[in-house]
Amino acid sequence: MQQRDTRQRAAIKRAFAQAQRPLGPKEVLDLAGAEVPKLGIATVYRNIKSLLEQDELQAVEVPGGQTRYQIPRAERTHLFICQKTDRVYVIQPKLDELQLNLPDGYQLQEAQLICYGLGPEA
Amino acid sequence: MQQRDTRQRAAIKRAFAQAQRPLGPKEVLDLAGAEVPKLGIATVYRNIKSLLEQDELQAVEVPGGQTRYQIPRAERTHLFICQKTDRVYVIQPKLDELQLNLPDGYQLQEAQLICYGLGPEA
DNA sequence: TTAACTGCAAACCCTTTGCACGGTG
DNA sequence: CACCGTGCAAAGGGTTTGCAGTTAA
Repeated sequence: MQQRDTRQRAAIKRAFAQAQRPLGPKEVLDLAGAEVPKLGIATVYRNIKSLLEQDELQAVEVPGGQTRYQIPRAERTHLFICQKTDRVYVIQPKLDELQLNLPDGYQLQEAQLICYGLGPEA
Repeated sequence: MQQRDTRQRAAIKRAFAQAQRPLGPKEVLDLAGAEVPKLGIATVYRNIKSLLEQDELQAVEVPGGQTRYQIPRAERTHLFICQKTDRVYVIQPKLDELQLNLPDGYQLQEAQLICYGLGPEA
């Protein structure tokens, strides 16, 4: 599945490369759309999908919000969600000696911390 | 805004009272629908909404999934999500000495832990 | 009786898909 | 020139709303 190098795809990749945080489809449309005027939301979704399949992007799921996407990170992504702007940021808490107290019958695979408050762009 | 005591509303409240975990609208429809055969999904949504407004229910937002609802809890709700059944459970980890390492410019309001693995009903 | 509630279907929002046109290689 | 990718519009899934009929009080 070869990929063609279109203006749209380039602008979308640039948006992710320049953003310092995970982006939702609409945010991508706004950022990339500034460079490619008639960019359609369907194109954004299709490019995100193909970038995901090629591991050039990674999904970042958010409680009660649309899925965001980012350039892949090795470690699990812990989040800080701005309650004012709704923007999502990645943080790196120390979860090492976390006491989970899971009841019997629960088998842990992984844990993620989600923080809420005001972010740097609030 | 007085509330009438309908079979539908009673069955929906019963579903939440009996469930040991947060429920999504479809789960409520299945549980309450067993008692009230022609129960419609719109009725479930409307009752959830009015129960939320009366603080008889609380929303539980989940990453990349539909919002679940539960009878309100005083403490912040930390979650365990079963990767097999998609069911959501409430857990009570010790987050006391958690080191957040938030960068400057971030103002923390609250933190929530979300665990993934296999739950008791998997 | 009568106003609130329900069920059905249509409306909405976000995401995906179909199709004809346009642009890359 | 052959196709893939794009834009537009329609189709899908989950949630909300409009409306006429039903039911609690």
